Amino acid sequence: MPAEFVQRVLDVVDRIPPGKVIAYGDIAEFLGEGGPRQVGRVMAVWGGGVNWHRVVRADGTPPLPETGEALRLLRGDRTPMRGNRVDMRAARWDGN
DNA sequence: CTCTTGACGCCGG
DNA sequence: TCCGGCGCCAAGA
Repeated sequence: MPAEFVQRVLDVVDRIPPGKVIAYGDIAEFLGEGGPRQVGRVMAVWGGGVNWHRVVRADGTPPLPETGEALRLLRGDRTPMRGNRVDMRAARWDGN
């Protein structure tokens, strides 16, 4: 896992504004390299220091859905939700 | 080298 | 909506 790729992923996550989210695959597309699973791996291993709860699945399901921790943090951000999933149409961050 | 495992994603049924 | 199936690809065993 190139440390450089890890940095680029974490940089993007750092820029996600409160109330917005981005999907794993979107990050890969935005960077123009890697794929959703690689981004997922980065978050799993090195995501501890950033706003990991703002990185969700393409269908709006938050990470570690079992714990409910992400749900709590997302609500704190006033992220548009549809039940326990993020309303992607309203909350998807384009990168700017 | 092969096989299994995921903080994934898309397409039917 | 909820599943199952399949593609994907880096790590670890």
